Amino acid sequence: MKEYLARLFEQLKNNLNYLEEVEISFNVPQNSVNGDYSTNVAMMLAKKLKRAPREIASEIVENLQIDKNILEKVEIAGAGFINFFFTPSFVAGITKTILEKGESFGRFDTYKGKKANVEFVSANPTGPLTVGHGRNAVLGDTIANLLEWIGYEVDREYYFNNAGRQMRVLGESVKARYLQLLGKEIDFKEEYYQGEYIIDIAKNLFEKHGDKLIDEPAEGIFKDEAEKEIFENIKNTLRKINIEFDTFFNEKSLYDSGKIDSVLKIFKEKKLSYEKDGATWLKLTELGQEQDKVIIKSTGEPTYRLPDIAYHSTKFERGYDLMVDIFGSDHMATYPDVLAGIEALGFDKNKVKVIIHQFVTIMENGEIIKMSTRKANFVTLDELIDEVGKDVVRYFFNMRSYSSHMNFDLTLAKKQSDENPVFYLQYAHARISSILRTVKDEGLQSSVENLELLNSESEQNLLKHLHRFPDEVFYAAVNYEPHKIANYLEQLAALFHKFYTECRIIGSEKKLAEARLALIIATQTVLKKGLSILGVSAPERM
RNA sequence: GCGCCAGUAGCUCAAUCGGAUAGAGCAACGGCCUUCUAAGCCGUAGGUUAGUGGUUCGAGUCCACUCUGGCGUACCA
Repeated sequence: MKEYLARLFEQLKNNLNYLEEVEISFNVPQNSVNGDYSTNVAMMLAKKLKRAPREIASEIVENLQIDKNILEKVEIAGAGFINFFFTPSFVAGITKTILEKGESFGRFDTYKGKKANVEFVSANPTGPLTVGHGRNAVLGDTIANLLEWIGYEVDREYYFNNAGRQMRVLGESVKARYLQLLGKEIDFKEEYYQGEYIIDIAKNLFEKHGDKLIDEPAEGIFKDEAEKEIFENIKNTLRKINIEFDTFFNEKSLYDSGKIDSVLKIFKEKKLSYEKDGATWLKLTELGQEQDKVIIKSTGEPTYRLPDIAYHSTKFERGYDLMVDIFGSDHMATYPDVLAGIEALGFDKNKVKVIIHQFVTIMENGEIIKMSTRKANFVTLDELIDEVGKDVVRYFFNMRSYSSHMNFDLTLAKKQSDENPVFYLQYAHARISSILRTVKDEGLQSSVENLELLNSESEQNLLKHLHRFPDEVFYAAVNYEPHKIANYLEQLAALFHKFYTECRIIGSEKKLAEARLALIIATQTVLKKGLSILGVSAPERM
């Protein structure tokens, strides 16, 4: 429909030159009395042309070469909107398009041949993933799905650091627990990781090695074993919600490959770094930032900035056209420095898109739980998945805009998981499957021969909404907004349920039944594909 | 103090980058199953979009200030 309108206006530009002046866009009005699509060009032009918007609108409408079989009427309304109403038979024809395109309906090859990298989760292996990581994980994976839908070849990447202070403390924590198991009196310091899982790791070590490890350094087998077990645990958790990474990128490799040194050298050559108080500083003030920052501490250890910059430069060198970083809002302050560093190295920082999502607040029994991995008062993602299931988790994190804070009432989620809107969507899908099963026994088959019979209000509304699916996918993808898909699907399910209540298939006149069957097959296709973008399953029965 | 994100129905959140009468779900109340799945449908009620000004044909959306909450503001990551 939109394409038709766009073509219509393209022709019109020959007659009305002033249309070249503005970008013509078509929107779906909130209220259907204002048409299927609407444009505000007349109002946009009013100021430039110094003419009344309604006058411009009527001039445009008079000059449109309208095909009466496609457009039923064109109206001028309100302050100067031009509203378009399509004919029911044209709308019904959409079914055919969807069935013909099938699985590829809604897919684009706009970015075919382009490579994208989506980096997400990237939690260091110091403990199990929390519910907070869950939002990051689901958001990242779904954005990756969306990018694939518009043609990108996507790599999912997990960046981690298994060196440094955090990991040292982790090793010490495990060793302390191990010594406690051997009956030693140990001061279990406050800075240690307090979680139960540390004890489990220590127990495993004890079972395998007895007391032989008593003189081993904390940074040796204790740290290594902890890292291994925790990483296994993290991967298992992610697998449960269908997330698989293509690459696990170890920060350490940046040192081994000499990447850190070479970046450092470039900064020195470009005179963007200097020594002060025994540390090496990066001249961020020359790169448009507020203040200079330390990249190598006086101890000789780099801060996170240097490896992060080096890491991102490898992404450019690996040939990505688009790099998406998914961070929680606690990383807010880090990325401008990194982007400035990248730019200083001569890379185009516009190819990096940073998505900062807001935090998840967990409520349990009316109380807010403050999360900290070290203090171990977190709720693990694993527990949540076991409690409410994969689909609920994926849907829940996908249904809200990433920029809004999220409240998760655990008590409610556990008790009332039936109320989750995800079931509403899945139910629509299962209902269609059920009809198809029943119809099969009756020997009825779908047909696109008499689609014009789909002219009732609920059929037409369903059809129009189905038609918007590709637009929604594209919009959601280029804006990195998975929640648009969730909203779209909820509306689609609502329109289907309404159709289901008002229009019967079995018992209807044969031609009508056949056309309606085609319609619900198209609906099911879109539901299924939409759910697959979100990573939610589409059950045949419920 | 400064920076970023937010503040919308009792609760959780939408609102197609400034569009028309601000919408869903949950919770509340009232209807609809001898016919394809009632995890559904229909209806009622619920709002000065935190506040005050401004910009214009038009503001929940943009600007300024104020209030409230979250996250930052490291030689932690």
